[in-house]
Amino acid sequence: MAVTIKDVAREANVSVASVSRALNGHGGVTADTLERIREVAARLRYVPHGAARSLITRRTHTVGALLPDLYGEFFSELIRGIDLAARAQGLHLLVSSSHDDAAEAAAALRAMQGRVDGLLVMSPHADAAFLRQNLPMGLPTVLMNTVLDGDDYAALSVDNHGGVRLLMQHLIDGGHRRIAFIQGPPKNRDVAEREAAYLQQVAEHGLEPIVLPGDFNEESGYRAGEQLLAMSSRPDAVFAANDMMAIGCMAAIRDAGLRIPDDIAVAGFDDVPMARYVTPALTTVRVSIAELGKEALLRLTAEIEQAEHLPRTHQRVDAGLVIRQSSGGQQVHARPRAAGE
Amino acid sequence: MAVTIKDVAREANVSVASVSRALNGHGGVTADTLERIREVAARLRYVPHGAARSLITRRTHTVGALLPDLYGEFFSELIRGIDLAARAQGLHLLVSSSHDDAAEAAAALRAMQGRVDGLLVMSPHADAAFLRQNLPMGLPTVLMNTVLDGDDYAALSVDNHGGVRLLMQHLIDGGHRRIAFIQGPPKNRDVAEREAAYLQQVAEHGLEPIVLPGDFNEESGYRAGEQLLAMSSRPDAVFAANDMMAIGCMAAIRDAGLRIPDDIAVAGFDDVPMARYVTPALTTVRVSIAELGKEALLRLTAEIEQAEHLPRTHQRVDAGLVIRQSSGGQQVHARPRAAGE
DNA sequence: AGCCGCGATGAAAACGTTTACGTTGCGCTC
DNA sequence: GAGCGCAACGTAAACGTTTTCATCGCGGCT
Repeated sequence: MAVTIKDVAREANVSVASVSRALNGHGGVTADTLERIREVAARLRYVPHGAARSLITRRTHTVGALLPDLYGEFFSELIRGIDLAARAQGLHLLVSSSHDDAAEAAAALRAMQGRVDGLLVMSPHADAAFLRQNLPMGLPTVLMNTVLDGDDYAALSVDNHGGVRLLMQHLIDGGHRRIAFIQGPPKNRDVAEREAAYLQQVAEHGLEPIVLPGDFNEESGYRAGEQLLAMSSRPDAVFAANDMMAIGCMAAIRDAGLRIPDDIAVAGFDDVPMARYVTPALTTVRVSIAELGKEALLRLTAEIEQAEHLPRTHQRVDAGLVIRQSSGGQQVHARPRAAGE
Repeated sequence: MAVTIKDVAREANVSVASVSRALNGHGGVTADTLERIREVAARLRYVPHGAARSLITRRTHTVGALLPDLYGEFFSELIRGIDLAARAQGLHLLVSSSHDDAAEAAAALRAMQGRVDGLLVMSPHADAAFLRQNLPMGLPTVLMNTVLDGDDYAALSVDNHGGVRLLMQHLIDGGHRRIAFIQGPPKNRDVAEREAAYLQQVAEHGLEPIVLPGDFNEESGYRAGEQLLAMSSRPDAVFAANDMMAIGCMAAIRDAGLRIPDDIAVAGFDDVPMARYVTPALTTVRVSIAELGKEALLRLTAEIEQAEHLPRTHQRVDAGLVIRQSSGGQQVHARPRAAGE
């Protein structure tokens, strides 16, 4: 059995209250007894019981993160950004992921009750109704890249529209006219935004939209590439909804004996680390996932600190263009991303 | 204020005990009252308070993971493996990372007390003395890739020795004789094991050891490559202690106008996803990090289940050879790793 | 009819903390 | 030297559960 505050109190000949005061630095103990209590606590290796403490203080110093998955660089970066910011605030991180269906996500949500001070949510199941139903009321929550109708919760998401605009402008400036788009999984909000932005750009410049199906995996990019090569009037550029599909598409183009970017330019979205290592290096839209996580956590802690509810802002994190050779950008030697980036 | 079990009891005209019994399915309630309690609980959106519950049940259904960092594919995969296995066992995951010094790691360790049922530890600061000092006694703990003297804790680590042996054998079979080794960060246990295995293999085959410094980053691999090319009698193969350095080294060789693998063969260690996308694709040692995490968690839950301590086994997870073009392996089209892998 | 057993229920203790409040003892001041 | 204030410390309540134990009511047995 673990050693409790009572054991320390008995051993130091004081009450539990004094032990608590001493160890938490609340004052009200003489320097002499403080020293004695400290000594006993260290000797007994006393460590306060987190659950008991947070039961009375109503603070867990922990935030929960509800994610759809953990696979791939996106989530890796997201968690890292969240964790870094959380650590800076002295918070712990309780992750919950891979809930396949809404019921499982609901269970995960409910299990968070009493274990976290706030919640970061990114989930395909998380519409406003779902959250209202399953979220313990009064728990500060921030949504990441998640659709919301109504402004019940604060939300952050990446500026897909701005990113696509930059990229399309770059391709058009490069003289490309027949620009194809490879879609992602249908219910994905980011995909929908990117496609809408693509269509808008195409329309604004009087171009013809060419849309191919995809599912975010490399293979679907390869298949899309094959379809695209078989078209009667071949596109001279491809924009894939994410980098992995762009890489798959590049493989298809290369396998067909065509050159990138001379015959067809290729671009992606995300700037996964791999993008700069493929040949030719991939032009893409850079969205700092880690920063998204960090900003979300900062927003959450702000909400936790304030007793009063803050206005439910919907904040966007910027996306930037990263030009590499796959779209005819100048040759640059691949450089590792700095650790803090 | 959140709704508690008392609110449900009052609303349903029963005692809190009955609510607890009903909601936990302990029986001892008539079907009638059970239904009534369920209805009230749902209507009030009652969710039991985790801290309060685990205070009395002494179970948190959470495991903690103490990691040195979260950056890069290694930790991403590790966390994913742990999370997947944890979820299968109905456990949550509390991660704590990036503790720069021992004091911070100690604080993190102590903060886990009362919030987790067991601990997964991978930390450079975690020697046996450190753990004995800071770990709340009686908390089941499993070490991952962490040096231990004495057998106080169960441990898992990757079979660096076996992996290196396979790789060296492959290079030697390919006719390579002057095989250089690029080191990693000095205090890293994996690095030490890989280097020791390299030296042993070199000695066994009567070859000359060639060791260059490195720090696991791509840049250090590039520098090592430059050094290696400047040597009077050039090596005909390089084995880097991890993939990123191997990739950096390949860049240096390519920049010098030499061909891989014809002039110099290159191999790495880890099989990061990127390894199959670089050109030429990188021969490497595959260690399933996710599996390491999974096995560690399984071992931990076993320890949690058993009241009695299990024997402190030191378990190895296998490493396998992945032959690609950088060592003269046959050309294979890069295929995405299956999601479950 | 009285008793026994049993299933349903409630009262209360327990988990390990923090903290409001009460008590003690001491050194001042008048 | 009595009263007062204040610092140090202890007592006990509180947090929200689970669980043990006692109580109650009721049907079946002798």
